[in-house]
Amino acid sequence: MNNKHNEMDYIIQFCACANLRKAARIVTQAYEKQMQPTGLKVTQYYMLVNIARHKEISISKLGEIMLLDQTTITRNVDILKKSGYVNITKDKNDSRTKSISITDIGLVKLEEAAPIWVQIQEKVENGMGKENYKELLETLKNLQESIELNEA
Amino acid sequence: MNNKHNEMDYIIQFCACANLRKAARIVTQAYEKQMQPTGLKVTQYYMLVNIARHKEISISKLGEIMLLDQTTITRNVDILKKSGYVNITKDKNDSRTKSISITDIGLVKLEEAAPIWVQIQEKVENGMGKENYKELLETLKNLQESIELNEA
DNA sequence: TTCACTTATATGTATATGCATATATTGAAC
DNA sequence: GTTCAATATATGCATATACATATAAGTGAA
Repeated sequence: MNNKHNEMDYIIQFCACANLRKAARIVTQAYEKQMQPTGLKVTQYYMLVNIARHKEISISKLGEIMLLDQTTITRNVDILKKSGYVNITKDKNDSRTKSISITDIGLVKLEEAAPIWVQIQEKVENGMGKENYKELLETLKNLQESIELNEA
Repeated sequence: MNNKHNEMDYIIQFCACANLRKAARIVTQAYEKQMQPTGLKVTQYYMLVNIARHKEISISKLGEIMLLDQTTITRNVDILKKSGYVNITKDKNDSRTKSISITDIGLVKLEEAAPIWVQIQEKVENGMGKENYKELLETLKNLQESIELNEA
């Protein structure tokens, strides 16, 4: 009986998936709290930055660089469009393709949100130590690569 | 102009929230793929383990230990109930409280899923190195604590 | 005992996310 | 040029998640 408990405790404590998801939840909520005055969710902010970075980008390209499913991009971009932060137009050469670009309103929003992002990012990095944070990013990258390798 | 690009590249590369969410997505998909034959999502499996570990537990307690909102627990437990993996009964002493417990079917499912969880967990740990994995868990815990501290 | 306060759960609403699949369009082979 | 495979996007469906709020039930003070 106690054996079962030990097994379960082990899973509860060590599950890589659960631990990462939990960390993501907690950090997301911290960002969300700060970003709230802007009306942007942190995921939306991040997607908007990615869009702005590319001036014009298609749904599928955006999915590739953000590592998100195309259908997720389609829907999340729609939300940004509803708020007026992005334009969606048909590509001139290929009418299947949508061209996503940031609007002026979107740019203003980005400017508004940037210092807030810096604030919370600083808090997180300082909270755990900048050196540790660098290592964390490195570790996450390795993790990702090792999984991709495994899938291939 | 290039300045803007640098700013954006910095955010894209270093955002703690985005990086953690991305890692969580990738790892989740790796687990999901393996767990698929069981019909359990990894989140459901993890919640089921938590329920099994406690024999009888309320919605809110489960939320506390899993660091999930009570409303999320309510809904996710409902899904487990639909599959017949858990019982939901009224507490005898306090009729507000629900008592969640695992069913026999749920236990069988757990047994079925456990070795698969071990497999994928091993793959992930070995992929990045067991030592690195321990450090990652430690880091995530520190991150969580530093955020909680900050909120308080 | 009753009323106010607290606690436990549920519901409405919204976003994030992915898989399976449908639809539209392009491009290449014939 | 017509047909077929590949590509780009959208939609249906399901889960995960949280916040605001509603509802129900216990609890303590007046």
